[in-house]
Amino acid sequence: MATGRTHRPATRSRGIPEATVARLPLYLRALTALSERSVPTVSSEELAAAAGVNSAKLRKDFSYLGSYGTRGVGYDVEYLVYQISRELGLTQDWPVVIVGIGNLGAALANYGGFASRGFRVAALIDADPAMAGKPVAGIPVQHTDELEKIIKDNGVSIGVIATPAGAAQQVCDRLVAAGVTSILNFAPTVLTVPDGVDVRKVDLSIELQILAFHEQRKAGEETAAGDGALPAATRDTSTDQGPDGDVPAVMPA
Amino acid sequence: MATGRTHRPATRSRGIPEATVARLPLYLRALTALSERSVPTVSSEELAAAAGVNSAKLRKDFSYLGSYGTRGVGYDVEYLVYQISRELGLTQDWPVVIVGIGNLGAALANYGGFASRGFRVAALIDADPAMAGKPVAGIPVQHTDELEKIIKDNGVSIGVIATPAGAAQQVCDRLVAAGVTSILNFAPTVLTVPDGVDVRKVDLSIELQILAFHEQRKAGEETAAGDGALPAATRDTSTDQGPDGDVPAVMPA
DNA sequence: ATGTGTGAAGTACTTCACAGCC
DNA sequence: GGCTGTGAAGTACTTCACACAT
Repeated sequence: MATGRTHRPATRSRGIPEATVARLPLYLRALTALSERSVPTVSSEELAAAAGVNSAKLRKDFSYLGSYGTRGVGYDVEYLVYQISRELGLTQDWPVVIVGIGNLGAALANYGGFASRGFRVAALIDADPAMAGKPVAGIPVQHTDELEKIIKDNGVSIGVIATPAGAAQQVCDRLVAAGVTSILNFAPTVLTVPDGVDVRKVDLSIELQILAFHEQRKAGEETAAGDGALPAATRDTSTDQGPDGDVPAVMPA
Repeated sequence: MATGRTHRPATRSRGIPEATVARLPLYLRALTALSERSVPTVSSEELAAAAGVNSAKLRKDFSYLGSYGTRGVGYDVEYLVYQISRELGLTQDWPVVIVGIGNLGAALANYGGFASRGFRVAALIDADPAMAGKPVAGIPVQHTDELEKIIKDNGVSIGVIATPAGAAQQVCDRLVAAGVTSILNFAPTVLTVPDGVDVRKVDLSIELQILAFHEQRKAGEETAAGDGALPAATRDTSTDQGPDGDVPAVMPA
């Protein structure tokens, strides 16, 4: 399809595979690092190594965005940074609210990786009246009563839930009712949301449990191994450091 | 228990798909909730709803573990909890260390979901001498100098890295050298580890970037939509709340 | 010469749909 | 009659391997 194509089909970049989308932030991070070191161009091989994936995958991923490389040369770092940022929607400003300012909420509020990628913490919200007014990461915490007003006044469409599990669904409902259409959920609960609202979740203990599973397997295999050390061949798990290659997470109803 | 099959093929449960493994913790959480409410049995349909996946997928997942259900009836909650726990290796105690006790490290130390699933925080480690001795979540923080000793004395095989990006690789190298073979990485860096060491990562800003991508799409589609509201049909993203269905994350070398 | 872009082949996961057991 | 367990079909993603642009 790619050949001549002077101006592409108007509906730019339809249907980028979800697995590719999940890796774009990874490439972006690697490219940003190169950019800071003033590296002008990279090959797919080099960039893939920096991002922890294999180069064929990376080239395929980029091919969904367009033909942004130069054969025999590689990719222009600055240009790619821009194209990926645009594709991810990071060239615009995304106000987000964080609900639940415990240790985790505070960690998120302090996390530098947001601001540098177009995310602006518009407000911190907590149900504890004692928290109200207290600044965290330089932002005063507001009470849950203000939630709807905050969302509307700031045009917030992305909400982060860092409350205890018991409060999460209720907070979620209020966020959605107020106009939020994307939710990042750190509470260990399955959230139910209407069509059209995206939910992604991060569960700290799930990740540990997956590690435990593999750890257990390793212990069991010690017996079978026999010879010195060629462990990678035994298990046929894929090679690269999983880019969190995740499924979309659109909750139906 | 299961039907006839008195002793299964010796190499019990070889080759459970990685996607299935990633969902087991999700089922376990839903089952634990049912168990607490003293529900004796569940159908695949009910359990699937509680876990946020579809029931065919759930039944297929369980079929990799064995035949633990009863046709016409469903699954025995307690029995399934036990079987999944065992499969995940949660019937044994896993001592873990958390390195980097900032907000995030503290949040992890305080997180109740660990203890209740067989993980025991054996130690908290930080490079800041001022932190040493200070208790976090009731556990005194120890200095990085002690790292190797702590790992060996406690037989730790799982390490959690919650340091700034700059320190992560070095911490990782020391953990691995001391005997850790599974690492959960919260630092926004690609870690390089020897064969046989598993790395899983959680990157807070990556999740937000993926949400931003979809959010941007929604905004763009408003124009094209025309009629009232059937947004789910337009995009063919999968239906369920992504169980973090992740790729393994074995880093080659 | 070198490294991208991509059809084609391979692999992994999901969903369907229904036989079989309770 | 209801619900599990699973082959078979379908879909999504990965990897190979090489034509082709620079």
